[in-house]
Amino acid sequence: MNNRRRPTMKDVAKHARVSVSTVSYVLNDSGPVAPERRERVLDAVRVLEYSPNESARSLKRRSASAIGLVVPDLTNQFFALIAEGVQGAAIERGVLVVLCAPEATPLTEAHHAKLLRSQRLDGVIYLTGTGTLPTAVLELARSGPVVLVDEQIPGFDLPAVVCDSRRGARAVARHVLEQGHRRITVIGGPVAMWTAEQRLAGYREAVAATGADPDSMPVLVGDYRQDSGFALARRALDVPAAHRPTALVCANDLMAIGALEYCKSAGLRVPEDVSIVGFDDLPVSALLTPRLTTVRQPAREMGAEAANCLLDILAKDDGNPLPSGPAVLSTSVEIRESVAPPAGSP
Amino acid sequence: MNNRRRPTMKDVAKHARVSVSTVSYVLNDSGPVAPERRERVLDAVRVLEYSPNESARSLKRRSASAIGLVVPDLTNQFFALIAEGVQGAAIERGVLVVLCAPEATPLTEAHHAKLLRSQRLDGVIYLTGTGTLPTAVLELARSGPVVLVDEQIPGFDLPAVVCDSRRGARAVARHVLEQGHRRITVIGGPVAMWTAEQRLAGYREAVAATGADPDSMPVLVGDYRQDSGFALARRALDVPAAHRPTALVCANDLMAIGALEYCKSAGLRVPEDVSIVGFDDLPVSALLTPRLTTVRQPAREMGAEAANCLLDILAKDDGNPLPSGPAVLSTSVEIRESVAPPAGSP
DNA sequence: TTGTAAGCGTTATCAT
DNA sequence: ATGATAACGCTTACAA
Repeated sequence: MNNRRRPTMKDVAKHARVSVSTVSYVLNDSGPVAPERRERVLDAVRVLEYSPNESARSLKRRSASAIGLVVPDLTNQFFALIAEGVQGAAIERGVLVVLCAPEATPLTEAHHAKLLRSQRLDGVIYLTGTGTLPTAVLELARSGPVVLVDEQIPGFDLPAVVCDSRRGARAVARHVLEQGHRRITVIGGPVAMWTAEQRLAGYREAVAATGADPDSMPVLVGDYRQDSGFALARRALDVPAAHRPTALVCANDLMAIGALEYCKSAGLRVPEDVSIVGFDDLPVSALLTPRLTTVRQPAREMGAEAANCLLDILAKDDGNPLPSGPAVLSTSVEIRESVAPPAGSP
Repeated sequence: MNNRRRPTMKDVAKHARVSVSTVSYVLNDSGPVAPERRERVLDAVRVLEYSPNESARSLKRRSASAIGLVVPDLTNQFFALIAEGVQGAAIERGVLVVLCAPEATPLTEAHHAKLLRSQRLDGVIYLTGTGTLPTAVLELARSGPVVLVDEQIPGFDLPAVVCDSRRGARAVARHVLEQGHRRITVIGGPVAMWTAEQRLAGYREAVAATGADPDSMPVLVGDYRQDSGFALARRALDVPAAHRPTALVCANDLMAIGALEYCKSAGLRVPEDVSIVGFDDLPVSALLTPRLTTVRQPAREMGAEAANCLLDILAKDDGNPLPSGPAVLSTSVEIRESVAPPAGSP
């Protein structure tokens, strides 16, 4: 039914009885136009419901006005929040955000590199999430601007937006120690990941600050996923009560949730028998019973910051990343009811 | 540093000592090419890391190979799952998904209409979520193909992918009734929404099937958001115990979660004092204590289905929606521990 | 102030 | 089997 060809600038020009360049001048105000003719043009635009063909524009100006957002798992609210932040900031600047959720597609890095090279995407915002090989990311960065979120690749200064994980980790660990906990087990993230390393360092700093030896604190290595939290909680807690840690410090909320689940299934009470803390402050963490003590990361802001960072790079008279260090946003500890003094303390 | 112009087809042609048309023939195999020259071309492509400029392609073929995904709230896992489904199906067919998260941007409908008209988007997948005015959507649909997900606009047959909400609602209500509950209060969704209406109808059918009068079942109208679940649970439950409903049937999980929260805050035990059921089967619902009895909607599949539906419409030698009814996927009830017989039953 | 015309990088139609 | 060449719809010198 609706088979009318979409109007082009030529149509507008004809309707307004001016030349195409005049139309262009009006639309971008990139040239002088007599007020009366400008009106005619705007009228024609309205009447024909004209809006300029973006493919043609892109072709001309050699940029797609679109950026890619690579996110490993949208159902993870931390990522969803970042995505919203990215989207908001980008739309504000007239740039579209293309969703790239690898999921089960291993072809991704190459795929995105191609998207960059074919100028469908001007740049990419990359959330590595539960771990991508740094080499893949670096490879991708060869094809166009890439901004990392919540991750860094030491040695190569790709622009990145991160949180002060270390400070947050130190703070939350200090809190646990202040409650009197001494037998603490850490459930850490993948060793290859920068955030995991930072958080672990923070935990250890807090222990060191008490005069104790950080090496005496057991660290189990997880993968930031809920399942590994469950499995490692079992490993940590399924021992004689006398040796059992009184607190489990998890490097993210998902693993903390897994740990909580294990405790439930094993009949351990939280926080009476064991305290659990997380990291991220996912919205869901507030819904759990007991509520999780955790570290808040300003996810949405990180997304917005990343988008702006990328767009600035793109705006910079078509250039390369400015060699400034990563933008660092700060974290804050959210203390909730899942940390209590260890059993047997006064 | 990386200031080399991206290679064009011309460069490839020169490098391979053939004409541009030959290159094009090879790349799309749209013409006969001698095997030996084809090799030369492919080599050149590899060497130069050429990949065709998509803006130029789009311009030529008058399609963007991109669709929009309008989603009200990504942190809602139901939507996140749908988004993943859409993305997966689209990428499979070589189409990009542009994320459009209205958030606080009221300019959206007009904005998307423009994106369609300017051919940045070939079509749009629309999740109305917690309620958009049907008129806005219809207005949008004037500018290009639109597929609705989890919503329908009665009277206008926009293509849509929905679930059999009514059946699911009937089933879950039947389950509650079978447990012996008789004082049931419904916390429904926004009356303007099709899903809300369907679910309510399902609940009432189940009641009617027992021989009781559906009108005797109180219905409170919420907005599908957690807060309204909390507020309405208070309204339903903050009455003398003798009149208090023994079960709260919520039209979605978010409101059920809100209701659960209220119960906690009010010291009511779930499911001993009051049973709560939801609708959606969000991943988070499985983490709650007690776990929520709910109705599973195949969210990811719905997303994929919607994407395929839209892409089929677009493929149809550039046409209009086929006037078939909406695709209907089915729901299934997930029974979990938040439903128990009412207090005082044998 | 306005219009003409030359690209932007492809694809597709035509000769060769 | 191959190669000119004319669109596609827009921007932007350059002319008028």
